[in-house]
Amino acid sequence: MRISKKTQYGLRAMIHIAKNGKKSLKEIAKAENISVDFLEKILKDLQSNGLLVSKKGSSGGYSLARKPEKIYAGEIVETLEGIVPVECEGCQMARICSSKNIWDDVKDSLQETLYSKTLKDLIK
Amino acid sequence: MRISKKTQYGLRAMIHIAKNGKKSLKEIAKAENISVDFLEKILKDLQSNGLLVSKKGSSGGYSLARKPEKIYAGEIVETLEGIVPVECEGCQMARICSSKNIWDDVKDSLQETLYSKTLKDLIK
DNA sequence: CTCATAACCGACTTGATTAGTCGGTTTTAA
DNA sequence: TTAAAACCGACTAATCAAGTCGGTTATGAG
Repeated sequence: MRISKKTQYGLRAMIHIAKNGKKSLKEIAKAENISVDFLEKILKDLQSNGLLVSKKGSSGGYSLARKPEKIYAGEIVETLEGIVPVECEGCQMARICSSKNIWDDVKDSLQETLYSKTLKDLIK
Repeated sequence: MRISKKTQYGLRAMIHIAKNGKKSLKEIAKAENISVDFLEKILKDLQSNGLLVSKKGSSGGYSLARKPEKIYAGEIVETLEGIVPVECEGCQMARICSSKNIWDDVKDSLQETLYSKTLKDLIK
């Protein structure tokens, strides 16, 4: 049960942009001490999943696709690594499986926690 | 955010023993359709962490170290893969980090969910 | 117009972790 | 005494996480 660096970096980058407005990849990478090349892929993911908008060329950069109070931590985690802890689809035993319940509970509580916080909550 | 096969198998094995009493490795592996060799290591882990007791020789096998109502799902997960989602120890920024809070929340809700269910709850 | 800047894109590498295998040893009770 | 069972350590294959690299495309400032 651990959160990948990718997700950790992604959240930090989103928070950085929420706090400072439009920023370039380089600026974010430097401020947050993250590898530029790695962060690039992360920001691309966030962009193609509708959490960031990007602008090419000089004076370009990344900015939030929505207001901070409309972006949920859960969306970031879901984009960068997913929240489903156990894949029961396809398992024949799923109907009668005694352990399925608890994995469903874990998923629910994870969702609950991650969707109860927006970027606005986090930058305070 | 996913639960390893090791943990999934471990929980299923614990449930199997809770339902059926003392069982041998082979019996559990067959009933739960898990590789014998892999399950062996899992049961060893559960034994050395005080969740199972084992008996060698003929008519040996594994049984619960405590009553099912005294064994928490969280103990099983903690033994087989750990619950801490993000390691902030050693990070210089931890004091002022805006994202630390949410990872703490995730950890708390995970603990809450996993320690609110005992094996007894699960076998019903 | 052009050029520096910045995002886009795909392929590749490296190391760690997961999931599993295998061969042999020790203990126990029927 | 012997079959059944747990114990033990080393090994392997596949997958994934994390990071690197080289080049392409778009854009606005000068």
